[in-house]
Amino acid sequence: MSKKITNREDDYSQWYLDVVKEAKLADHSPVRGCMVIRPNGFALWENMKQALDQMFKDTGHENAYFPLFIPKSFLSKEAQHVEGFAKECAVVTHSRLQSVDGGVEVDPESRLEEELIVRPTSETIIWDAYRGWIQSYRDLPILINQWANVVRWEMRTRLFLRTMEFLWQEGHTAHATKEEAVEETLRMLDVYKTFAEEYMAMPVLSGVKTESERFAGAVDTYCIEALMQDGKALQAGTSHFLGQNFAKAFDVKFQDDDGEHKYVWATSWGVSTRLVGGLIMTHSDDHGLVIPPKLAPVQVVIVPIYKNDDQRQEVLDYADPIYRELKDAGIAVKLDNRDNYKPGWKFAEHEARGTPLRIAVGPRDVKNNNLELARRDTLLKEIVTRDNIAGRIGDLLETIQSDLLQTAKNRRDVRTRNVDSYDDFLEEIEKGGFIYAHWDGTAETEQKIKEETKATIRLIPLEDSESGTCMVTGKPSEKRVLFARSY
RNA sequence: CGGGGAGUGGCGCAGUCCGGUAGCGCAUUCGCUUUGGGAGCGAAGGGUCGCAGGUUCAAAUCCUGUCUCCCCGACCA
Repeated sequence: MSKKITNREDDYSQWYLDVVKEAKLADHSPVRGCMVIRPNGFALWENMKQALDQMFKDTGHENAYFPLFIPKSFLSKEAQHVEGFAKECAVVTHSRLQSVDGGVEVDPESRLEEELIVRPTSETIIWDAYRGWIQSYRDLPILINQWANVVRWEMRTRLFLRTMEFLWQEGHTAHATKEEAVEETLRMLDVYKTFAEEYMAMPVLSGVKTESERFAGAVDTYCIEALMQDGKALQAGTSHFLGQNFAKAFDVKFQDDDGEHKYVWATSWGVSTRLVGGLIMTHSDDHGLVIPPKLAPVQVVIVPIYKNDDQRQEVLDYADPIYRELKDAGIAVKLDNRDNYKPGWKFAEHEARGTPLRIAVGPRDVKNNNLELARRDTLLKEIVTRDNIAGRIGDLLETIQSDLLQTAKNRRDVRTRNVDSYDDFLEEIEKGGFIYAHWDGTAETEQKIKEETKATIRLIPLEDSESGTCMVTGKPSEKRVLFARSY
């Protein structure tokens, strides 16, 4: 069984690709680094999107949409920002094609006066708009989110984890005070953490990035980091305190209640389709995808088992009310009554697709008023009575959801440890996982560690820990920081 | 962008060294038998061998270029 999926320990990269393929989440596109998100993958993203969107609205945000194209001149207004993105921008230079024997070519006459950049992120075009929207402190705060696609011309891509075009949301807020903006930055970081843990069942650590890992143009970049099954870290979301950098670059001022003209304070925050990659690598196994119930496009599949047409009818008559009962209870249930596949085939397929719970019903169950429940996460099967099935399934889905989080947490905690000497660090980092160690706070030391071990500082925790001395230089260190090799 | 590997029906592969009628398994369609963990038999359909040039009487096979994917590095969410 599961012949089509490479085992994780044999080849983790191939396993990941096999899972994406067998779960029909996405295909490679004819364009390098881009992907076709298939209905299965998109339904998963839509569920994530829906939950996040509600959380954004519950914290006072509104959705809006800004253009795909950004005038080239906008990107040069914030020096740090342009430095961060210049090397990975798609540039539109012409507006027309013309026919030429059997094909088309760019019409050289159509060169644009000002070239357009396909957004790698939207700070610049949004802050250009905000300038016109903000005059008084009464216009603040502005709390806007956008669901969009962005393009970053990446060298090396992987489905969902890093694609040249990806889908995401980007929040962009404007505030009258620094305190308020910092508060917003941390609020949204917390929203991400809550979403990752409660919906994705993916435990995350949160903290602040070092200067070298910071978003170009930000004063501080906060992040959530998850640990994948292969021991590598994945940055799953970021929230930036932008200070007044963009307000100054785009001249966005407001008149405060004291009559003074002041620059606006800003934040931005985002998560992307990369989360799908994180979800896959957090829960899935050698049989395929595992999706937590809260995000599963199909939560329960019912597979009928029969030997002939009479039995088929009998079993379907038994299964149908179960289907309706679950549906009425608000459970995303699917009755797989396809006659051209055998039950075993269906079992394997739904496992590859990550459906959290499978119900099998056959003549034996009809006779005994039973059904067989099989959990995708544990692969355990049990025979239960058909009575109160909706209540039982609802409870079980909740159990699966919390078990997945607990399992992922345990897996992470086992691979998270403190290390005090650089010799130990060199040895430990080879084993993967998270390592808390002391660091002297300098970019030089950080760079040295990165060059020698390929590990980076994933985050500086927000809460205090014991002080100590840097494992490399022996200089004083205020607290431990989190190291890992990462995606 | 540098190094390595690969691209042949929908999927996985053989054939390439040594040029000579494009094959196998799975999948698909039809029929019969089957159905509690990826069913069996029979028949049928489907490929200008990634793409573009070149060499040759003849190219999947040799040469040049190019695109895409995988692995390793540098860069990044």
